[in-house]
Amino acid sequence: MTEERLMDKIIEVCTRRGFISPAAEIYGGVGGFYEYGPLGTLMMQKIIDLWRQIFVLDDDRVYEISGSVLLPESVFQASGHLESFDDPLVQCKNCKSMFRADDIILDESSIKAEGLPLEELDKIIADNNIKCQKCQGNLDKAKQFNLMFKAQVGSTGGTTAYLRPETAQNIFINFKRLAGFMRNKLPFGIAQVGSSFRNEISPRNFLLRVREFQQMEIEMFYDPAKENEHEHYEEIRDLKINLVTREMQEKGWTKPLKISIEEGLEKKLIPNQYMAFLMAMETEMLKVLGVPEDVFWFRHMQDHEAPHYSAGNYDLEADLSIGHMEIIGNALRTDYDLQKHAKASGTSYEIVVDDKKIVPHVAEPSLGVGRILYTILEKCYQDDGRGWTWFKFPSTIAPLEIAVFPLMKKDGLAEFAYDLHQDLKDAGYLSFYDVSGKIGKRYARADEIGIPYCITVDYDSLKEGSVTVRDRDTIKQIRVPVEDLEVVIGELSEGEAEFEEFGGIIS
RNA sequence: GCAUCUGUAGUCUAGUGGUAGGACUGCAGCUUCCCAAGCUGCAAACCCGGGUUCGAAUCCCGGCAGUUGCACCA
Repeated sequence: MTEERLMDKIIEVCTRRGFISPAAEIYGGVGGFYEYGPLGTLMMQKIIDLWRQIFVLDDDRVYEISGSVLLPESVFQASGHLESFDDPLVQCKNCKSMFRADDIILDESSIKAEGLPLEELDKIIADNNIKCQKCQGNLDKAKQFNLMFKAQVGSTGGTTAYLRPETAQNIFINFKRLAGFMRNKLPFGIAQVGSSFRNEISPRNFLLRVREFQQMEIEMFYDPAKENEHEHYEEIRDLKINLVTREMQEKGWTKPLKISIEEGLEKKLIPNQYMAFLMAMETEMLKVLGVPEDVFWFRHMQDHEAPHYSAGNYDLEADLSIGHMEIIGNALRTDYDLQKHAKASGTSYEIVVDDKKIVPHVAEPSLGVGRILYTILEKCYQDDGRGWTWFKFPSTIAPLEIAVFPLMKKDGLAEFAYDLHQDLKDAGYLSFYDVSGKIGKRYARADEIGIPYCITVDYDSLKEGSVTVRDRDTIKQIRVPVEDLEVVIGELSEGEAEFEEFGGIIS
């Protein structure tokens, strides 16, 4: 008997309990598209809120925008996406295997064919008698496979547009206005959350490889001459991060290097303070979200792995049940995009710094909300013989924070509990009220979706005005006066107090 | 995309060429009980489209979706 995969168990709970389900399910579904249900949406909002707090609201020099999802072809012509997201593929007529045309040409004839038009690729293949690498069969004509979704704008289809493959381009094409808003003073950052689309050849692994996904991106613009004058450097210099250097990758690594930001910069393992800042903040963010520090690291990507616009990528990878997975991409985009758009559009993207005109450089953290959410789900999933599975979500990410139950329906317990539930909602908690079934079943239901605290109203509540609070992680209970409840739950949720501090454990 | 295996209520599953049973979940009621699975009742399914056949959920073909392997992958 084969052990059921962790991912399958998580998919099962997610679909059954209203986290995430396949899109257009009743019509058979579409590969690579998922829809977030009530609980999934609450979690997604919490991830976005935390990111916004850390990366945007806490920094006076960062503002958030919301750009258009559909953009004209000219944008992607300039950005390089049309070229580098548009791979020429050839198929073997015999065994139907697919190859990238330029790759197979390079392999078989050492001719560098990247970026050549289809006819030329066909000609090189014919001239050099290149055959299928698997079965030596004849190759069909090269075809374009575009990773971008194409659309026609206008009733007569006059303008070709594409769904954005990353949110970043909105920021680059609005740079002049945004720089004006920031009064043309560096450094500054522009953030954006939203959907991006990539027509992946084979979407797989649930939320990890999809065709529509939410990204949280920031373009941090700075003067490259001042790349080590980050405003908040002092606050992060002593923080430690996990790093996998290129040297480690060549030698074969088993454990990432744990290193302080300061040491990483001194040893030139981290390129500059702007990248260091991103690494530090992302590490903190994931820890708050319930992902243990020892299951993720930053890997300095090899040259050939980095995107076309990047002069160096330090991607955050997590150790998941299916293997190592990129969760966050951190790119040094230099002035690549601004230069491209300035040139293509004829707009000046220069900013005056110390009486010199420069085009700023960019450090970009690109966070995939779905991938982060899946990582949290996997790392919080518990199957420890309790009789049911549960999620050990911290309150910061738990879709619902409190459940309120009357021990029984009668004798006014239900009314008491319902009023308490309303009060907690008014106080800002995501509270859930449930009367149906036995109390044990309700605890199990709450555990399964990771509600941290269950409050039960019993007969003593009516007499003394106190309730029991059950801790999901330990199944222990304490008795708390109703008037203290908001404070107690608040301190517990913030991790400011231990459970036992508020009263004796009830057996 | 290629190959492979797979597709029965919300979930897990039984099943035969004559249109489906079970368990759990859910809902209502009983019970009044502090860790799901006490009792009664109800609701709920053969992925879609063709074909073969008197008749198909069962056989065949195609599609869709998923698994695994390969390829691809910001």
